[in-house]
Amino acid sequence: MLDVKFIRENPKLVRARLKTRHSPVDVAAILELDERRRAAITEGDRLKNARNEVSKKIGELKKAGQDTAEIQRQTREMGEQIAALDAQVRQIEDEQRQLLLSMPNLPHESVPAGEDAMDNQVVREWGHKQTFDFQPKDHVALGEALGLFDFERAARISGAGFPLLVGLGAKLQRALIQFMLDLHVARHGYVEIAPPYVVGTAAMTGTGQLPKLAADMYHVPHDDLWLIPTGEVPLTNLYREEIIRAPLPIKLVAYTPCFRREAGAAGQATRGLIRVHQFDKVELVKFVAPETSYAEHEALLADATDVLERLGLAYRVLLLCSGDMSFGAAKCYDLELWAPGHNGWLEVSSCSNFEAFQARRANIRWKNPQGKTEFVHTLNGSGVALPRLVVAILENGQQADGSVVLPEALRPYLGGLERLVPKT
RNA sequence: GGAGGGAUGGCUGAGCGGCCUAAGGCACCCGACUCGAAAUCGGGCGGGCGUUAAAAGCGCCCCGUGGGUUCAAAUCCCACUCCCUCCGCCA
Repeated sequence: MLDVKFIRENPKLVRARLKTRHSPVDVAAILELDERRRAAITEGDRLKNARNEVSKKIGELKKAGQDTAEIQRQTREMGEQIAALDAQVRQIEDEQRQLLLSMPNLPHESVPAGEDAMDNQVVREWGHKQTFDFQPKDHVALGEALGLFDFERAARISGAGFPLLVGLGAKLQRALIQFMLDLHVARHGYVEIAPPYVVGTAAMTGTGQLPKLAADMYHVPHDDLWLIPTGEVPLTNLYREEIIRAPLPIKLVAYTPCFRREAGAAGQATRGLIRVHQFDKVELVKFVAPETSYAEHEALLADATDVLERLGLAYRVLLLCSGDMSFGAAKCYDLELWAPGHNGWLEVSSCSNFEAFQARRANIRWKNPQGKTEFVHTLNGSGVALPRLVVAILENGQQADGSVVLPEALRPYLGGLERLVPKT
């Protein structure tokens, strides 16, 4: 959510920056409402002040034993006017808040203007793409031969698009989770959190999933709760409605499952693990001082890429253009792994700086060194998402005989196992 | 699921229609004392909105949330939410 005051003072800038995003925003309507809001508040405050004065006098007169019936009648009328104005203010504020909640964040000046994914910039590539002297298989073929998944039975249980890992497939995923958590805690200084996976409407609104993305999420109507689409939601909401007293930055990491309806994704490449309704993820979230947020953003990116480098997987970093960024982001990098079986790149992480966008919605503040209360900046990034990481490990490590050589860094988490071998 | 108790400022805790512009204590900040510190003493110490170019100042609002009664509500009434204790069920 943007600051109305900022919009009021910089309407041209806001219009220009938002033009490069895909949300049509009626800046004029917001400003007009703001005008009316402030007029009603000023008038209401004036009346309230008058009433307070009179009420005080009534108390004094009564104590002196005088008759106050007439003056009370007049004050009563004043009270009705005040109530009407208050109702008007509330209604205007509701309307204004709705508009503001559906307004995306302003892109940072370092973000290229652009329409869609075609306009994203490749910032850098790391590692070399694996080559083979045989025709590489995709993860579905590899996983089936190795007995790692069972999509058919998963569909019988939950319908299409839910993963089911078996044996070493399940263990491989668990090893990766542990490897990533250990890395972020021990080397990168994050505090590990095990949060709720189901959250209330206020939490979803705080991080910006609601109201816009309601149709993309699983909802439990009986309790009015939502299944989290990302660990970002419970982690960022950890400090909702708080003035943080602990020193910044605060760095949190959590493993969580994520649930997404993928309502609009039909027809896309949906085979196997690449796009599923439920997946696991290790998520990084930071609460930082505003002046440091772009430096912290780069550090966050480095924490995420460290995972990939330690696993020896080729990746590239994309700087998203204004039109391809998620709703709340001011700046965002995507990390993509090379997947030779698909002969393409797979997104495994988004590292975003939200500036004060989420903090303002969720009311997360701190006291800066000058003693002033202000909104923090929030950042988050996947560190990283699991299914596609598994895909990349399988496809990159595959051998001519159908076995898969595992990354060295992972072996301690698999009891020293060096490769996965097809069942005979 | 059943029964009871509670929600006041960063924490603790008084207040139960107008003197609440919310006492006292703790924590924190500044100053004095001190070679320095502790102790002690003095002062400061919530948030939001409006007004303003901005600040100061001034005004309005906030005692879990939302309504109501009243000239006037932390205080009275209603509803809701959350927390705690006990019982039941249960990983």
